[in-house]
Amino acid sequence: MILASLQASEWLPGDAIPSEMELAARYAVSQGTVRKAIDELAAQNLLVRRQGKGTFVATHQEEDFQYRFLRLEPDSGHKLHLKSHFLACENLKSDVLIARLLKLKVGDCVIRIDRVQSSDGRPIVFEEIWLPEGRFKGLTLEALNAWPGPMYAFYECEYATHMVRAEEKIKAVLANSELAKHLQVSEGAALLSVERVAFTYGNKPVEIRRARYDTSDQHYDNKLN
Amino acid sequence: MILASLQASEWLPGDAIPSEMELAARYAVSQGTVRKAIDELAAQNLLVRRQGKGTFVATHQEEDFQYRFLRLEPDSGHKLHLKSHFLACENLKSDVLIARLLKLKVGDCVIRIDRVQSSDGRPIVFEEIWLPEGRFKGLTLEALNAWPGPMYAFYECEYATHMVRAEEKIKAVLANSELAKHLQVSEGAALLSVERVAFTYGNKPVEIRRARYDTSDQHYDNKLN
DNA sequence: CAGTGGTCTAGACCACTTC
DNA sequence: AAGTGGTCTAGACCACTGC
Repeated sequence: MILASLQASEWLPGDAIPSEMELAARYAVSQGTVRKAIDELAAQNLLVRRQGKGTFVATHQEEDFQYRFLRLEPDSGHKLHLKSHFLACENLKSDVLIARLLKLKVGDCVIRIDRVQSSDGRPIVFEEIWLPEGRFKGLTLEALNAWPGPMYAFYECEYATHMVRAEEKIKAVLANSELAKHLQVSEGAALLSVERVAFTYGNKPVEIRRARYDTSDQHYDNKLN
Repeated sequence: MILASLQASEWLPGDAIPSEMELAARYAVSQGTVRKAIDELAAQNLLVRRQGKGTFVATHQEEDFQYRFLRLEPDSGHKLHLKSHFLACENLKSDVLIARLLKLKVGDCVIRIDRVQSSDGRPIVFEEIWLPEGRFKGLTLEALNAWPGPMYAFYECEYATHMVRAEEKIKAVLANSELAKHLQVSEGAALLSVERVAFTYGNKPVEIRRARYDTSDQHYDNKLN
């Protein structure tokens, strides 16, 4: 029931949800039961508990959630700071592949965005992004380039779309001439290909992203449990 | 306290631990407290709950835990079935890099293993593995090639070493002549490099693994939450 | 000091497994 | 039927936050 309220935007990202006692009264269960439910949602990063303050809806606008889905880090171990530069933002008709991943019909309108991310002026990431036009109406290149923070915070603020999880398929590929140009590497250099599908509440896919990382001085970091 | 017992091998992988009531009596706490502790360890995949049966120490010998740390899967979506072929197993002195990762002293004895894993006779993975000689005394190439299952099950059965988690750093690299030969790809092909440190109880690193995957027909699959 | 989440208790009843 | 984990309750007390 809490999840349904989140999905229905009854509480927005960053908001505090009602206290455990209030929820217990509302659903006519005990505090312990509410607690367990919240624990599970917090374990999935949908809620954030803060002792003494309350329980909050997770948001990509928060410091600690800012680059939650970015696994790239410098080999040196320092923190990566990337600067975005958007190259293109255009509307087009969805092909079979994108339609299937976004659960649209072939020919439905989608928005396609290109961007490069750089660290210290050196390009590290080239991305192609597909969004369903229905949910992201009126998105422009200017708006994207004017936005200072992470993209998922932009989606939240401008399009009330909060990403809850993502799936990535990773491969090694060779740079073609276009990628070589964007990432300032030689043709035939090895690049990391990361194809991501990102989901909002209710397992709804709302973003496809194909990224190419230059991993000469950084790596994709993964923890296995 | 339960974690300490696991670390001390009081209960071995695959064993049932005492029931919640027994543990409650042993530690002089209530069943609910034991339950919460077990829940946390189960969330970390250290224990496995089975309703009606009991709670068990996780083991890589179990079906579902067999390839817990292998994220590679065919693009087709089917299940990958890999066959191991060990090429080498030799003792040598640890260099600076390996010593640091395994928390040994430079010059301490380590075991270095090479293997190739194939799917349908086609080589997919080439791995170099380093183990601390102290914990894996007497390991031979013959023993490795005679073992039918996954390596982490081998470590458990033969060396009482259970892996609980791992960290991987992933890059894209180009095949040199040696890799090209082992993986039957051309020199200069793009390969996925996966460098793993695997840990037993108590955050103790006990295996370094540098793998190269041919990702032409398979990919590294990752879920982000 | 009031309100929040964090931990713990003792006990009820349910669902699944085994004999 | 006995024993296991699974869910839930009602209430106690603690730790942290903000006024």
